[in-house]
Amino acid sequence: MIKAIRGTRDILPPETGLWNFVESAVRDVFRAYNFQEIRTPIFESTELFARGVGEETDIVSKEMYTWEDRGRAESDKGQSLTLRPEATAGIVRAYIEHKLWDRGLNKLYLIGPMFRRERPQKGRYRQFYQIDAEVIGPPSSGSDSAARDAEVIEMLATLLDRLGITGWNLQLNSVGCPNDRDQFNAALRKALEPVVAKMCVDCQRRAVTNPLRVFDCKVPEDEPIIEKLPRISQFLDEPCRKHFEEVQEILKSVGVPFILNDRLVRGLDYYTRTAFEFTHGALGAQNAILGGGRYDGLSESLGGPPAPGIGFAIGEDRLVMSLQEAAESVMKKPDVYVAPLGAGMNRDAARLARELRRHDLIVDLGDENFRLKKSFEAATRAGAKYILIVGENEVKADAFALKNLATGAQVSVPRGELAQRIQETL
RNA sequence: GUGGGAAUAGCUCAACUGGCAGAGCACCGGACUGUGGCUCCGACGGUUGCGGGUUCGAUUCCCGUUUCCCACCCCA
Repeated sequence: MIKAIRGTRDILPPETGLWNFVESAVRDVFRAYNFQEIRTPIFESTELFARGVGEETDIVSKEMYTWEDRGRAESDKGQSLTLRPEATAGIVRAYIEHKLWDRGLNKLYLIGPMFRRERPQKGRYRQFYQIDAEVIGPPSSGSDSAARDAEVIEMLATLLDRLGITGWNLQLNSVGCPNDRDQFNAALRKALEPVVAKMCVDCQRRAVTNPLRVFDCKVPEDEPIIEKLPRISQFLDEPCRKHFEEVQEILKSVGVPFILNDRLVRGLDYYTRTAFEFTHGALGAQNAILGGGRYDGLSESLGGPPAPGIGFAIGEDRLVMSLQEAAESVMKKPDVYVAPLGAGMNRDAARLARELRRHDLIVDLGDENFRLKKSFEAATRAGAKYILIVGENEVKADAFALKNLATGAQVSVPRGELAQRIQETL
């Protein structure tokens, strides 16, 4: 048997109902903040991600699906392509390619699959889905304003509330500008030097490869040491500190609760200043439901003009996982099940179903070979509110037996009144 | 990429120390010819993830492999 490959999966009904529920809530909420949809290719030049996400990140160095695409002719050179591992780089590429700065401030969102070759586990797949949004534009459009950071974060709080996700946590930090981070890194290395030998093996490795990651350590014995390490907050320059304070002021003003966490570091190289993460307890080790931050230098590093931006990515798989509601409750059920009864009745049933569907009713249709009992069972299983019997007697009278499956009430309704009759009691 | 656990019918799970592979639910049919849910009866359903090995005999023990789960790493 041919099976879905490692780390990929089929999402089947009724679970797809939950996905649709999430996505339509997302579109509703984002619309209220004047975000518009963008769709970018699923594969891009490898170079885009190498430069955008950062050569040194895990994503680029070991998790990308990359292949050499062949040239069109013998003499033509192929090029290295990569399935997108995240959305921001592609969106910024499109921003540069289509000179979107002409439009001033761009508020864009994208929903779609991303690809990373990681070891799968719960809430982590090799093809996974992200809901991504970006605010990006020339500095003159106010794209670097703390107001945008706060707006984006507040929008996310609204979305989670709207979806009925309770118990989320917002963690907030500023990772400063690149200059701040260089100084901080240097200070961190210096501070680690005398104490690193006493720390866990993971931390000893991190101290060399990526000192920031020491803050992620979960070993209790290392905690006293980590407590005394310098923090990024001590290295923010004046503009960065001001910016971060304003983000916090606005969030307080609109009533979005947050927890300052100066250990929060994000895994992609391009992040600057505001960094945030929403977590949810029900997700196990993969508790990050969404993460985001500011990337003021990304456009330039991709060869574009200055275009400060802030964005986030929601892990849609994880978001769906943390929903309380069962898929059942958000699924749309048929309004009516049309049950043809007896030879030749398929034709009349099809005509009736067509009429009812044109009235925006959800209509399921049986088969004339079914015995009535079977039609009733099928209608009940589909969750239909009504069953409409199309038999010889009904066709002759041009009035049809309409039965409410919940109450058992049954009436004979003339053809012309059917749609209205079904609609008015929904 | 590293470490641990698991894999048996569509689903949830049994099967004693190595001895005929089972149950519930679901599905299909009947009781019941144009009126569902309940009940009863029946049928269907399996290369025990895959490949080797040990054995008279392997779902069971051993080795390999694949996938999932948990943790690490990292991230959404």
